[in-house]
Amino acid sequence: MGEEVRMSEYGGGIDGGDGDGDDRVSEWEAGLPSADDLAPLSQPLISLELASAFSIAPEPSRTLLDVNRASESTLAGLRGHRTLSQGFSSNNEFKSFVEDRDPAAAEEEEAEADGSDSRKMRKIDSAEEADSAMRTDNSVEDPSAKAMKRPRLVWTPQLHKRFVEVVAHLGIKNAVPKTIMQLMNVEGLTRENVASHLQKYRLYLKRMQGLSSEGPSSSDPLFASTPVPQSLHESPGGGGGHGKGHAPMSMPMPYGVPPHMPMPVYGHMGMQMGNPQGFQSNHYMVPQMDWSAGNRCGSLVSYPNSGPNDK
DNA sequence: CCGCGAATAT
DNA sequence: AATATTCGCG
Repeated sequence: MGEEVRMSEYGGGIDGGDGDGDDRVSEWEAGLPSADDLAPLSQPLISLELASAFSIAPEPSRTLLDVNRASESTLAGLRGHRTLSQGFSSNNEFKSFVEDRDPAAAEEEEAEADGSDSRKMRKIDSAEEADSAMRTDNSVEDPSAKAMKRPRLVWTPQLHKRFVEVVAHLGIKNAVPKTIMQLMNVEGLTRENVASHLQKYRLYLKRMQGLSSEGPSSSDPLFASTPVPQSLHESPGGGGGHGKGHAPMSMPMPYGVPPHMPMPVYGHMGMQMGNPQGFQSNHYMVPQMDWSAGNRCGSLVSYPNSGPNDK
């Protein structure tokens, strides 16, 4: 039955070469050709094992909001559904990778069912040297921690994707940080995070629109390939119950986006009508990994789990 | 509370 | 240098 495999404790962060708190764990960004998003989840728990090996503890925080489910449905089924009949339910998805002085690196696992040719032996082991210098913020384990400084949240492509999707669904109209955050259902996401990212995202969009033909260079590879369907949908009062909702004016969207359903095209990209430049012609696929998180805080309650992300 | 801008940290 | 996060103001 559902038993969490928790064999090895977090042997510390996989933080390699940690100089002085200045390292990155986003290795995946190196451009790991990962399988598509539609990776068959034959064994949803397999990653757990791997994860645990990496110090990713399973967080049975099964708090799927209806909204999440709803959005999933609306979004036309995100990637594989891990909704198992019962028994094993790895719901610990959406989580953001966090990094801090004492970070735990979360590594994506290659779900290559058939590694006939694609076989990459990724060995990501970084021996963390026992630094005699210990930081004062050793509060890695303390459920009763009250003020846990939120580590740096890294917007993983997937996370961003989710963000974009949510924004698209909400419509630029209701795309307010709070609603977005709530809809994203990402644990540990704060309004500030979203707000900041939203700003950037908007800027990016703006920039793109202004110079849809001029692309000196790829600005944000991450944001790239993220068209924003102008589907102005009304979201239920999910956010704050704005019972308003209507008259979505067609905002100037020179995108020329045909009635495209906000279909989150996962794991694929390439068609982008906003950039004739062709810089993104190449499929620089985003490393795709499960939405797991490298929570290093004892892997246990990091945030109030009463709600997935209710702040 | 939300959005923006600047400052700051990594 | 780039990006994220935080702070302050409207």
